Amino acid sequence: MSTSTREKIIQLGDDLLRKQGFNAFSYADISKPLHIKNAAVHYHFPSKQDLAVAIALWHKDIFDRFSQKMANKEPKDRLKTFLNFYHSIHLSEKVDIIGAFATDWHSLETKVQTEVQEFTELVINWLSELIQEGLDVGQFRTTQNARTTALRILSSIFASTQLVRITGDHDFTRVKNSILDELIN
Amino acid sequence: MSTSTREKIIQLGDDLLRKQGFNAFSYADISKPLHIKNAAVHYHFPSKQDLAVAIALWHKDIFDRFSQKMANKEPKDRLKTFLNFYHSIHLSEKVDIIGAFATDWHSLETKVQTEVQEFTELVINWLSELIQEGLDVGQFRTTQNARTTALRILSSIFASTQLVRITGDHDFTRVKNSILDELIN
DNA sequence: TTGCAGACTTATTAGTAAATAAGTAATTTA
DNA sequence: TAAATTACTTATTTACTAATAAGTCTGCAA
Repeated sequence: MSTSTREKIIQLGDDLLRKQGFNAFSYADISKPLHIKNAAVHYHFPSKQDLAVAIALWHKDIFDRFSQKMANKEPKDRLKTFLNFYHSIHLSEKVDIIGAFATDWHSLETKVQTEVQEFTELVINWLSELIQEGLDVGQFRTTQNARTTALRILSSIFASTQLVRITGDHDFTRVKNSILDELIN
Repeated sequence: MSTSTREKIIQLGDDLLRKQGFNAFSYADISKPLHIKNAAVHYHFPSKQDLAVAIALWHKDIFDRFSQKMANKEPKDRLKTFLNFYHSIHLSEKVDIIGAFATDWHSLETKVQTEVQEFTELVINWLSELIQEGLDVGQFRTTQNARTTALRILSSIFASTQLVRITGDHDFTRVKNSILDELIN
């Protein structure tokens, strides 16, 4: 299965967005490594905002498939897999896509913002349901409600992908484990 | 007490950095509102990286004075004041300075990165000591060690300033209260 | 075989970016 | 009071940016 140019642009765009930031990469940073011309990128994505929309949609798609694959797993394992996924993100020197979009929020057109909002809600709802389920079956404990706990986990974890850039690697594992320790009975 | 041009540039630069991101504002965005010319900004800060250094130093200075003023307050009140400070940040549509620098990390020269690292350590250490002190006097409870708790609080709180841009206002207060509820006896 | 759509390239444009050299006016210092 | 320093402005440069118009090539469908 060969990857289309369109797909390659999205993946490289995502990589650049999360490594450098939306305003720090140009179409030249995409066209050069793919050995195509600037205008070829514009052919697939007329404007940079169109590319951003495609990247957000790509993440929604990936997350959909992820949550479907996890559907039959028990809450504790779903959470662990989720946390490990973020661990792999920070090892690749990227930040979480939500944080990447958030800091460049005011550079984004409404159509991008809407997609990002929908993706974020998707993740928060998935996490909330997972936590509620874990509470129901007695696998988790928390004094907060499920959504608040979900928000704190998401916050902690995506802030960590940013914070480790500054403080170094070791702090991430520490935070990840503390989330699990605190929550799991 | 009148504010010098230099000081005005730093403050406006900080504002733009945290509202738009380091790569999203230009010297023109600074010179225009101050009714000076582009080159006047370059006079005070030859390069944009020099301005970034000055902004980081400015934050260190502010934090130093903040922690000195708080020194005699009890841990619980210090933490509350700290959280309220972050609350006021997100109300002004900015993100936390640490997060702002973190997402644009790879656009920053070493001299900027070093200052940001020092500032971040300052905050983490201050928070860690505050938590340890609170634990010692029995004002706080947590199963984690002080630094891990400090990291989680900082992460939660600065991620929240980013997350509320996407999900809306109400989520911030929720997270802030949950931190306090969880920690305070 | 012809024509038409898809996936590009070539070539260009208009705008903006950071940065700098050289000049000026006002204030301070020796 | 002469000289130097501070705080700018004017004017320009070099480089890069997103974006677009027009042309080319390839494969497929009628």
